[in-house]
Amino acid sequence: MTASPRRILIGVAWPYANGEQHIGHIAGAYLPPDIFARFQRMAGNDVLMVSGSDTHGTPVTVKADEEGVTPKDIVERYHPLFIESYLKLGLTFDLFTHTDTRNHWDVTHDLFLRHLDKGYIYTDREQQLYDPKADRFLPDRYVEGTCPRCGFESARGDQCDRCGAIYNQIELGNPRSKITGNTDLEVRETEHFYLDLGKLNEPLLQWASSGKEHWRTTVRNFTVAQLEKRELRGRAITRDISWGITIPVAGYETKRIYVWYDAVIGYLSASKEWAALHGEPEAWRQWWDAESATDARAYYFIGKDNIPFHSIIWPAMLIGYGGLNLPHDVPANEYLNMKGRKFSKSRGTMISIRGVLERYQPDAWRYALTSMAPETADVDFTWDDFVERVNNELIANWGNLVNRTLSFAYKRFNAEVPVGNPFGEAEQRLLDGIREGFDRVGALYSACRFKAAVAELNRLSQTANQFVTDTAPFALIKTDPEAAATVVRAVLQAIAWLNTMWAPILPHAAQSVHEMLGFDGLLFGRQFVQHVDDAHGRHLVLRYDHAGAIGTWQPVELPAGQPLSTPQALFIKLEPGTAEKEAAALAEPQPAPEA
RNA sequence: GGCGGAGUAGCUCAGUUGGUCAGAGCGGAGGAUUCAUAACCCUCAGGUCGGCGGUUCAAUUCCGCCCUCCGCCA
Repeated sequence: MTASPRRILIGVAWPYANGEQHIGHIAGAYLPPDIFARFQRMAGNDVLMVSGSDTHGTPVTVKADEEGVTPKDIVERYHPLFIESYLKLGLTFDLFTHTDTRNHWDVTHDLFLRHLDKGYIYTDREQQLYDPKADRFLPDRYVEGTCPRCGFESARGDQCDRCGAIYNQIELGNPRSKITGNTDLEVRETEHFYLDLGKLNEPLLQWASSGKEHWRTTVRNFTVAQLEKRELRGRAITRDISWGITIPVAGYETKRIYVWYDAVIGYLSASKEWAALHGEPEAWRQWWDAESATDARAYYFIGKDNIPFHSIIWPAMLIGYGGLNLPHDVPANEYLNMKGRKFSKSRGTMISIRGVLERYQPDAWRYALTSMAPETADVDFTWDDFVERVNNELIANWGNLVNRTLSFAYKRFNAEVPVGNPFGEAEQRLLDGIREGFDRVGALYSACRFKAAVAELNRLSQTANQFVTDTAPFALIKTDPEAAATVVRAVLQAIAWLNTMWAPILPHAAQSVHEMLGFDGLLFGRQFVQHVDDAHGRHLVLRYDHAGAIGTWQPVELPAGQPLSTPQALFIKLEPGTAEKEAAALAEPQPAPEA
């Protein structure tokens, strides 16, 4: 369906390495890009999907302080857990790395110096609270005091949790350090670097104002509205902290680059790391170089809280740097919640992806989380909903079609694709309808409309189920075996095509069906984990090797007479009471967070 | 407070130029059937399309105001 291979860069939000990911994270930003990547690869395009753990986020530091360990300890605890989950769920990152690598530091320094050199970074001074006891400046998360508006006494450094007021930390009444408890704080002047977003407002607006019709309305309208106000201002990109990337300018040894500046750079640095690991250090240019990679497209899959960073700030940084491709699309999702609020360990509504993958099939989650994906609005997750979608939709429709047809063919037609007569009108009508799916479903995948793709696939699968019921080969075989054989061959052919179309969402089941139909080879490549050493130390990465994958987005002919493999159920039906059991387990008091 | 998004049958959602747009899947009710993981197939949904006004021959779909939820910013 595609004329020539196109380069598709897929950037996936960088998770803070300060805790486990829940199914809301997966539904929102991690599963959709994998479905997209698998589809694009099948369509013959060259995909580079990258992400990694964000090691420098404030939440990592906070977590480390709470436990009295180093931020690095926290990173080394959670980063491997992310990889473990992605491996099980089948997320085919070409590279999932993290930001505490020599490569990432180098790339970040490169951008910083280029921005500085081109006048997009300037320095300025500001007043900030200083704790003499700790001998350090206090970031907002480390200060509390009295809200200057409502008088709430436990107001945070930058915002009041009671009245929602936002202010500067030096406006707090009776400020105290959350590190030492010290209330004898000083206001000191500190110098920082700022990214001059104001200078980039016009070029950004020009970019965002045209050719963005395919963007989701929330992303497009939000972005354009922000830019049309022409109020972008300088934004500090350094902090008085010790955990983070150093500033590549002499005289600022006690400061670090603030996380929001370096995290998005991960898309570029990870691409470069991938290229190096791949043995072609310059290969990243095929997706990034604005001059040579003119047909390349960059997609960024994120949650809605991340929109401004990907539709404004990162593009600004890219424009400021020059010569690199800007985002083609930012298909941001809303949130998958529980009981109207975010998943929360303390509220007993934490459902970690790692936990559920120990109890249920990955494809069950891939199906459920796609069909309930929060593409246009927040969605509430319930265990009842999960069980119903898996049992009554996935298994009842697609799973049952495969099972009833393959087991019938296996038992009654000598375990091979029966020959029968040439297809009649009914068979042709069925197959014509299924074949159209390659265009219809393909268009939906291309447009990142995965929920709609599921609906269309269910509809197509149902037409095949209807066909089986209407033609009743199980009855026909008693009176007209040849006619029954014809019907079964047609349905098996339909299954082969449908399987191809389901594959991006259900890769594990797809491989099974592929083999049960008697085909050889792997539809997709393989994931693997490795340790990488650099001047910064050693880090764990998740990779994907597409070599040898034979899955293609086209209706492949199923040869009559092809031997079938022993059919087996694709999906494990969830037992009655599953939802109740899980809901009850959640309601239990949660054990203390693991140390 | 400003900006953006969302508010459609019990649940999850489609509805892209205003007039067969009041729909699908699941749940529920009835029927048929037995090849299939009690699955599949057929029939049944009278929901003020968040609320109130306005434009129009006609609005879920256009405009204004209001309410609720979410995100970003202040």
